[in-house]
Amino acid sequence: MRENSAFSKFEKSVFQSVQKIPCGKVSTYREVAKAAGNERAWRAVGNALAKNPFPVLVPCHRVVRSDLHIGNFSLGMRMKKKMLEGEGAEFTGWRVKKEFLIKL
DNA sequence: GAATTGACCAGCT
DNA sequence: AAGCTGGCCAATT
Repeated sequence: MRENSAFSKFEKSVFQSVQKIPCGKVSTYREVAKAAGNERAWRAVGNALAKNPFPVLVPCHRVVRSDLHIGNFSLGMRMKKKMLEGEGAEFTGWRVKKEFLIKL
């Protein structure tokens, strides 16, 4: 990588879509993928968030799996869960309550 | 340009 | 209920 902040169209769409998620709510990788333009690209979405060049601008902790499972997180799932709880979301074990799920 | 990777998903056992 | 398999997409090597 030589250029600074040079991301593909899809990646940018992913980041922007994640930014749209309001506080206290969560969304699924699939919804983000759909908002990004490819509903079948949830895989690439996870990859993009894994890179997450802008953790401050992109609240990746608000994205969970389709099964409502919390999924993974760079800093650990415990951290992710705590952050979401701090925003007002509630959990059932490692699962997010579906009432906190939103559509983009 | 082929092969590998990854914060996934749906289905089957 | 929990674990494994195959399949999907984009980025990276």
